[in-house]
Amino acid sequence: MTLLDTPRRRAPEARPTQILDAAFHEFGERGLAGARLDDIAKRAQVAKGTIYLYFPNKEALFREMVHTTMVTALAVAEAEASKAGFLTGTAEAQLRRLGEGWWTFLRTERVQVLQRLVSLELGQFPDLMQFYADEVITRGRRLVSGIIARGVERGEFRNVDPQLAARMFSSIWMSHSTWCARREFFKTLGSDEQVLVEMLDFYLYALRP
Amino acid sequence: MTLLDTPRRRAPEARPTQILDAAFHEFGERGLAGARLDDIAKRAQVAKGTIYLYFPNKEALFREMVHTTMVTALAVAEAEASKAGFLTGTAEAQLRRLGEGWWTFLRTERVQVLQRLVSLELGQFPDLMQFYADEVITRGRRLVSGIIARGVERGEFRNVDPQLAARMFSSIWMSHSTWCARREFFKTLGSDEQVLVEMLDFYLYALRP
Amino acid sequence: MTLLDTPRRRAPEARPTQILDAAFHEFGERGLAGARLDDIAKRAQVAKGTIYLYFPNKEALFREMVHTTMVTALAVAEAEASKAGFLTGTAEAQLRRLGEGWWTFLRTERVQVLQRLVSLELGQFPDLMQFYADEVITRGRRLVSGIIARGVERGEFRNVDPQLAARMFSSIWMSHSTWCARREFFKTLGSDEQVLVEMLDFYLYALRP
Amino acid sequence: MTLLDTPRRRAPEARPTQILDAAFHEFGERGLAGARLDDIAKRAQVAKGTIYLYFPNKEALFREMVHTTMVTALAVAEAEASKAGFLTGTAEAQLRRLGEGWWTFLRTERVQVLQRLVSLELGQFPDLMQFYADEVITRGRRLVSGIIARGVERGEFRNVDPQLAARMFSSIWMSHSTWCARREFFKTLGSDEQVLVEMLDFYLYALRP
DNA sequence: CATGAATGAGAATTCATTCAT
DNA sequence: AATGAATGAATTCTCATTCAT
Repeated sequence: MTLLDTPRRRAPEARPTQILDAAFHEFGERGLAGARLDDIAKRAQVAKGTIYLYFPNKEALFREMVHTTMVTALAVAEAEASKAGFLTGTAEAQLRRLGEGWWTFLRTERVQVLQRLVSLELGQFPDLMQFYADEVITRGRRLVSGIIARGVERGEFRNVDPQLAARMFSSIWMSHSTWCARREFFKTLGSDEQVLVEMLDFYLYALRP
Repeated sequence: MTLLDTPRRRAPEARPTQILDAAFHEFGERGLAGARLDDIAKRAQVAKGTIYLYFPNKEALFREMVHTTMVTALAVAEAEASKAGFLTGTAEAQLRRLGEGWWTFLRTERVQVLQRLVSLELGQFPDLMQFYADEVITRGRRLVSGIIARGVERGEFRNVDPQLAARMFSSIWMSHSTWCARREFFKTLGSDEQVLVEMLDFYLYALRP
Repeated sequence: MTLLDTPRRRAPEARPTQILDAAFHEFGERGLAGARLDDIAKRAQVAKGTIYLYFPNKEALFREMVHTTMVTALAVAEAEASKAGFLTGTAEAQLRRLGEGWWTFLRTERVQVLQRLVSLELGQFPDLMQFYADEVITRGRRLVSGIIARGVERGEFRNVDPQLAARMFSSIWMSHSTWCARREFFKTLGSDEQVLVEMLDFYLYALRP
Repeated sequence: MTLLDTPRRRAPEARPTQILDAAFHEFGERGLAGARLDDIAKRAQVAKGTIYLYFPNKEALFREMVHTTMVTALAVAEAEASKAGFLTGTAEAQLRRLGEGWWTFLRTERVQVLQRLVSLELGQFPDLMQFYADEVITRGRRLVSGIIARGVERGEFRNVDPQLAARMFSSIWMSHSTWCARREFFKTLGSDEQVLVEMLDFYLYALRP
């Protein structure tokens, strides 16, 4: 019904959304096995049995939650990207704007949790993993590589493989976002804004002709 | 039959290691909550009760396993680093050698598993998280920043903050190692060797004066 | 089939009582460590897990059971005492009536079991022990000492310390009740009624002026 | 080999005695099911396996321990009784001496523990229970009833059934001994010596012609 | 004889799932 | 549709007993 409906999901009325939201938090905190339906129900302000009205079992709820989260994240990313209006100005300016957008996006709780779940739990769900790899990671990189290709064409950047450069870009951004999310353990990091500037400067230097 | 490997008393002092090893695999695969003591026992070729002779409970076993794994990884890393003999040759040569060492190290199962556990499970164990941040991540970076500082001094590299550059280095290496470990989902990646070369070239370019 | 006694939801508020009742029997028979939750559940006609809906663990169930049993016993004792209408007639008549009431009360399964549990298991639960000492033993004696004080005042009894006499009273009654409960081992005992008469006669003789 | 050997027991060399001693404490504290062989071994300063060299299993150890304790208690009681030289002096004097002896005896840890075990655990061991009833309780009473019979004959005491009077005697002494052993819960009790005097006076008054 | 590490059956506890209301 | 008490299979944990040394 809504924009984001994919065949595998029911129409997200209020109740399911509430539950998926709670599931997102609990699974994000403790993983698939560690989260308790009881806690999810409590957080969703719903009786335990109600969950089973919408999802056949815990695993399905987990899958659905991950999928929904990915889809939502994707929509946000696309919005962010187009909002960046990346077809105007120099490639460098575009890249700076996109880097900023990514930075906001990656530090989002949604993405952070996704990151964690992907790393440990998604081994058991290859289809979700593939979806993540294709739709989130790879697609995300396309935006970057597009800009870089244009920069290379225009002679703004040195002659790098745009795919490769985009991969380098995302490696730097992703790692830093997780570190910043756990800032309490990495005391040497500057503020999120400083980190962004550092990444941009370092990265753009590597693209200079 | 002879004197080895009778059901009881196989190698008395090896027991904890045996168990920790099995724990590493099971926890690494399914996380703290998802792993079953039963499976750990089976893998360690030990009775369920035996585990409790050495660890008071599941959580303690998990903690100990993570800690031990980190310590071992650390030792390996240090050995690798010194083996690289990084005080000879140009800074670039040293960095290349170290980058190669890191690459081997990071693609190790031990480190990959650690990575996953850190990301999802270590939220509940801040002390382990801190230990990881300090001893593994931060300490590892010191090796890199040392070389870079020397390169900067010698005029081989541009005038970057070595700390910062080391952070960039590890962000690239770490992300790529996880992607390569899940190569089946990232079809566009070249071989591990190619990826290493790509990273080295890209990174060194960003340091050229 | 009709509206009663379907497997689930039998009498929602009765559950704790049902369980405590079963616990009383099992713990009373085999003690805290010896009783099995499984058997308690079976006797309560409840699934094992149901117990944990009402009590956090075995020990808590035990404590609660002991406490409840004591409180119930107390209520019964008070009722018995007031029913004896001990403010009418001679002190001797009152004492005879009360002695009879106590005799009935003490030979009750509830009290017998309590006795046993107190003696062996309550060393580990000083608060319950104290409760028993204060509320059951000491309070019980007050009833007796009141009557005796009145008997002394009226010159019916010799000049004894009522507290002390009440203590003697309860020592005789309590011991005999346990012996009668194990009559098979004490073949020389007469019937419960004879024993009562013997106690009353002996005791009252000791109070004659 | 020793005096107390009954057919069912092995000769008590040092080791078994050590173990029985430890068993006495642990079983006395936590009962048959609650005590752990591990703790018994530790207390006996013996390896866990060693226990099985002398006793086929936990239950047998328990039985043996109870039996031994009873036999020992009995021997002590007899000694105490004959030491009281109860065939000289008035019956009252003898009774006072015996009452004193019993008082000492009953407040012994050995007897206190026995008391507790009898009440809860000995339901499962009818033979031990019978042994206790016959040899400890009933036999003990014989000493008292003998003196009373003599007192009655001599006109010192009123014409009571000596058996019955002995039963009253033991009921008073036994109850008070357990209360005094848990003195912390019965704050109104005087010192052990006072309690003894109170019991003697009360009891002898009941025997006055 | 003595040891104590190892065992595994058995008991306590948890929690996903069901179902009467 | 929604509830949440009840279930029982699955899991953790305990401890009497064994046995290689």
